[in-house]
Amino acid sequence: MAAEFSRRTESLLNRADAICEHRGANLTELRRHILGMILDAASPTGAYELLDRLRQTRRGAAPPTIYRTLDFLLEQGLIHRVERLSAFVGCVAGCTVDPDGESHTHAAQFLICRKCGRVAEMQDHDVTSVLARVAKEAGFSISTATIEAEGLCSTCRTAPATRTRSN
Amino acid sequence: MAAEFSRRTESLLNRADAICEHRGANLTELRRHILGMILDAASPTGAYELLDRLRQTRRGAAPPTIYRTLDFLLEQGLIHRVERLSAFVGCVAGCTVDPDGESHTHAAQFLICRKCGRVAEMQDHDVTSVLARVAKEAGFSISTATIEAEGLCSTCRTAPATRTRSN
DNA sequence: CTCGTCATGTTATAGTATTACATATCCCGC
DNA sequence: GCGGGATATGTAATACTATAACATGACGAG
Repeated sequence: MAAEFSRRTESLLNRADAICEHRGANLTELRRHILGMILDAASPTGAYELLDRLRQTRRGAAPPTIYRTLDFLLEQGLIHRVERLSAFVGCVAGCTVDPDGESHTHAAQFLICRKCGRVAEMQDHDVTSVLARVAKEAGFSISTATIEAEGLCSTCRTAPATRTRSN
Repeated sequence: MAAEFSRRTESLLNRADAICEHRGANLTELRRHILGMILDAASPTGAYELLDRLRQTRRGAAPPTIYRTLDFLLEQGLIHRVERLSAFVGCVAGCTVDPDGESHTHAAQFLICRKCGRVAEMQDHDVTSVLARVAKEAGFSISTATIEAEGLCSTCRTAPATRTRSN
C-alpha cells in the first residue's frame, strides 16, 4: 500500500531506485516514501511537516525516523537541505548515476521566492567555479558550498500575488 | 563597568558607535556589550552561548534579550548570521559608514573550516555578480544571498590538528 | 504632565534536531 | 540451523534554537 504520488514523482522514485541499487544503497520503503513526499511537494518541506504526514500511515514515527532518513537521502544526493528554510527539497538533477558511487554533493544554488515561497534549484558551473577560485586564492579548499538567494521569481515580479509562502 | 574586550574589539566598538550615531541608531550598552562579545570571539557564537555569557553580568537576561539585540545588530550590518552554524560573527568590513543610512546587507561569503571552526569572511564582487547574473538569466531578482563554503583553511590543510571546532 | 516611542524585562511556548538505548531483520560463514 | 555482525527502525527523553505576548521603565515632544 505505497502512497500515491504524482506521475512525475513516481518516475523520479524509480530513478532513485535504480541509482541506489547501482550503488548498493538500500532505498527501503520508508526512505522511498519520505523521498516521495519531498519530491511531491511544491515547496521545501520541514522535517516535522514530513513527520506529521508520515504519521498518517505509520503510527510510531518519531523525529529520529525522519532525521535518519533525511541523512540517508542527503548522503545519496537525492535531496538538498535549504538552510534558510530549515527545509528539504528533492535534488532537481534527480541525481546523476555516478559509477564511483560516492558522496555526490552536487553543487547547487537555490533561488527562494519571497512572495510565492517556491524554490528553484540551479546547478550553475560558473557560480561554483568562481567561488572555488576565490576561495582557493584565500588558501581555502571547499568541500561543500551553500548558496541560497532570496528575492522575487519572474512570475511574482510581474504578477499580482496569487499564492502565499505557506502554500 | 563595561566588560573588558581586546584592543581590536574596543576599536571596532568605537567604530560601531560612530556608525550608529551617524545613522541615528541607538547602540545601547546592552547592544554594545553583545556586539563586543561577538567581535571578541574567535569563531561564530551561538545565541545561547551569548546568553550564558551575558548572564554572568546581567542576571535577568533571557532569550529575547539576545535575539532582539541580534536583530538590531543584523539590521545595522554590524554582524552576520552564519546559517550553517546558527551562529553569529562580526562583519569584517566593520561596516562602512553609509550616508544613506539604510540597510546594508553587504553581500558576504563565508569560508568555514571544518577542522578549526574558524570562519573567514570574504566580500568578493565576482562571486556576487556572477550569482546575480545567473539568477537574472533565470528571471530572478536577488535581494540577499547566503554563500557559505565548508572545507579546510590554509592552516589546517598544512598543519596537524591543533584546535578543535568547539574551541 | 502625559502621551508616544523605544528599549528591555518576564513568562511561556513553538520549532528544530540529537542522544541513547532497544528491537528487528537480514545476510554471511560455519 | 545457528551465532554474530551490519543495517534499519522503534522508543523515550532531552537539547538546542527562536518567537509570541504582555509588562515595565526611561525619556523626549508637545
